[in-house]
Amino acid sequence: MQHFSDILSGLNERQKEAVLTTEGPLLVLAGAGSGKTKVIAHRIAQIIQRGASPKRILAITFTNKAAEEMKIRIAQLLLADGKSGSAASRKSPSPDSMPFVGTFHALGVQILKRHGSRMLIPQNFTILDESDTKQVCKELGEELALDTDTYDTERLRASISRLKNELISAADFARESAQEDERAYEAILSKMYSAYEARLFKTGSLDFDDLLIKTVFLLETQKDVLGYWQKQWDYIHIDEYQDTNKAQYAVSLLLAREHKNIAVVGDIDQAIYSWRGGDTRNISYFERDFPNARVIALEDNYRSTKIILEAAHNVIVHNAQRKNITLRTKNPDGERITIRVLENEKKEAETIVQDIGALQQSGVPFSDIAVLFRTNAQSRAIEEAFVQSAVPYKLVAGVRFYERKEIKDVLSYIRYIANKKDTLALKRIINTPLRGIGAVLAAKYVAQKPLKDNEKARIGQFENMIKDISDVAKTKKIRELLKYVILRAGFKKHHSKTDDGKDRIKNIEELITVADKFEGLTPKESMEKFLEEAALMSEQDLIAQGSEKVHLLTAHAAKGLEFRVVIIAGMEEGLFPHVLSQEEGRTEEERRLFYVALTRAKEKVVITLTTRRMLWGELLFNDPSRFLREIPQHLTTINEYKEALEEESGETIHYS
DNA sequence: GGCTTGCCTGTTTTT
DNA sequence: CAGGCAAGCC
Ligand SMILES: Nc1ncnc2c1ncn2[C@@H]1O[C@H](COP(=O)(O)OP(=O)(O)OP(=O)(O)O)[C@@H](O)[C@H]1O
Repeated sequence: MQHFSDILSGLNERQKEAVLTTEGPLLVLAGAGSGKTKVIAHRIAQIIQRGASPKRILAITFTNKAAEEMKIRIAQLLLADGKSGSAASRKSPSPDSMPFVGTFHALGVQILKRHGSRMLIPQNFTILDESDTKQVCKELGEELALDTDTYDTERLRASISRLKNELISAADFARESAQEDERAYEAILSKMYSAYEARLFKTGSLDFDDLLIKTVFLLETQKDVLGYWQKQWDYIHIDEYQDTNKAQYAVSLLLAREHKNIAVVGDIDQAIYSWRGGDTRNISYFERDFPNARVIALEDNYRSTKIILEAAHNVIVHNAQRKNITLRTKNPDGERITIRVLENEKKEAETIVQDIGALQQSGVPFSDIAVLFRTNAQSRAIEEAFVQSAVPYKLVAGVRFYERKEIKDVLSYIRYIANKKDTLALKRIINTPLRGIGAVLAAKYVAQKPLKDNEKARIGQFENMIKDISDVAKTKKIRELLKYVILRAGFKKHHSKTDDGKDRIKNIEELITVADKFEGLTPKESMEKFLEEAALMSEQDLIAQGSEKVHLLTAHAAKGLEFRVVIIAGMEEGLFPHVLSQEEGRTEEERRLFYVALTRAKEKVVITLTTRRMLWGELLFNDPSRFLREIPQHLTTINEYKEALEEESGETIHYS
């Protein structure tokens, strides 16, 4: 037993109990910063230490970034314990010696790649992102001749996603809505859903929801497949359990119900994804389906100061639908929370950057500081201030890297090479860069209609190019393949024409850097893995590890992370809580989001808000967020902008 | 077929 | 205010 010591040292009694409870169901419910994620990492290391094969361990995280972190932590623990002799580093170790650590979506990809053919899902399926699915719905809206004034294809798309999250298939829904008047929304939705599924099938594509729902259907209908995966993993772990949805719950139940070695950890107060199907009732379902589950509460917070924790506590207790939990800390009281009221978003941004400058002077590295906000749109003003004052920063949101136009264009070539049924990608690349194949001819070609001679010539050139690229793909890995695509399709020239072309080329070059990671694989594998990563990448993946940069991110994207100093910007009514979430239940989720934001901080919280803010060229006069009144006054220091107010009113009188 | 212009509309969070 | 999109011009 002695060799467990390293893995168990540095854990409190409850944490040790959770780590050592490896057989049977385990539910860890505990507040922010209490070491839930740490427990999972140590538990896995401990199981491996005890002699289990890493391959038989499954761990589900909320993001890919969290998965990478988890792998590193496990590897370091094992190394510290002196069992595995290979070199330690921040790099994740080889897959064979490591458990499967990934998101539910990544798990779905793995299962569907292996056994999806049972459900007529090709091995080389394309994963559609949200903009792809929007495009599909738009096209289908036109093809089905829906009256777009009455039927918003975007709303239909959202409805389809909601149905999928509820595990309702197109066939199920068609049955359910059969009685409806054919003009009723349900009837149109049903028609759309079926057409959508047919289109995805025809193009060999799956959307994000499919990665979960098709996995559930596969495991439910194919006994031997279920058996295969049940036997694959003897120990199952799930982090951030409060935000799992119905399909994810089903997957975990299916995989765990035989051996019942399943450990889930979560915090109901941190449930912030209900709009995506996240359902905290999964915790009660867990207790129902695993009635003998050991339940462990962790009550010590190791992250934050007493003041931060007390503030967060006083905020969250305003939620009516909530069970109280204990969370205490031995950390010092720490500094009061600073609340700064600024004149407008520009001043807010400047103040934030000034504060950060002062913090750095006093010895806080930039990388220990994060600026959190409710909406991505807020980042623009803040970014400008960073650029102005040359403080290094990393925006962990905004236009996701792989969704940038120039990136998606290049990516679509690879997608099409990998899956020739992917007509969405085909339509995108056929005339990008421009090569004289307009919408009309493209549609004709995709529909395989006969072409005129001059049309054939243009299409022939395109086909030759695709053939050349396909040939290269057979022998060269993704990195070289990308370079070839860029060359052969003429992207450099294409981008040299526009103003922001330099930035775009820079982004494309970054894409090639990403591809470096897959050099160790065969050409085919490297292409597949690359596409998978591109489709499943999470925002947190953009976090600049080890670099001296302030991180700018939404409160949602900060889930699970921690920083010495957290600055929360835009703490105003209408923004936080957001104007679109002000109905009853949804304000509670906004409050939880604020709770998450506060509890990311180890040492210091600064909250900023403005009295006026520009939104779409209109001046808004927002009140301070209701959540601020919930923080006891003795925990805060308020900085109003008195002089600024006076100046401003003087100006107003003078000039208008 | 490709490009420009000007209108319009939509306001949140993301695997 | 910005991005998307249709109409209209070259
Ligand atoms: N027993 C312990 N002793 C010292 N530090 C600990 C202990 N347990 C956890 N920590 C530290 O506390 C911090 C929070 O841990 P962790 O991220 O695992 O918490 P969590 O419960 O998953 O948090 P959250 O739910 O807020 O994301 C980490 O820095 C971790 O190293």
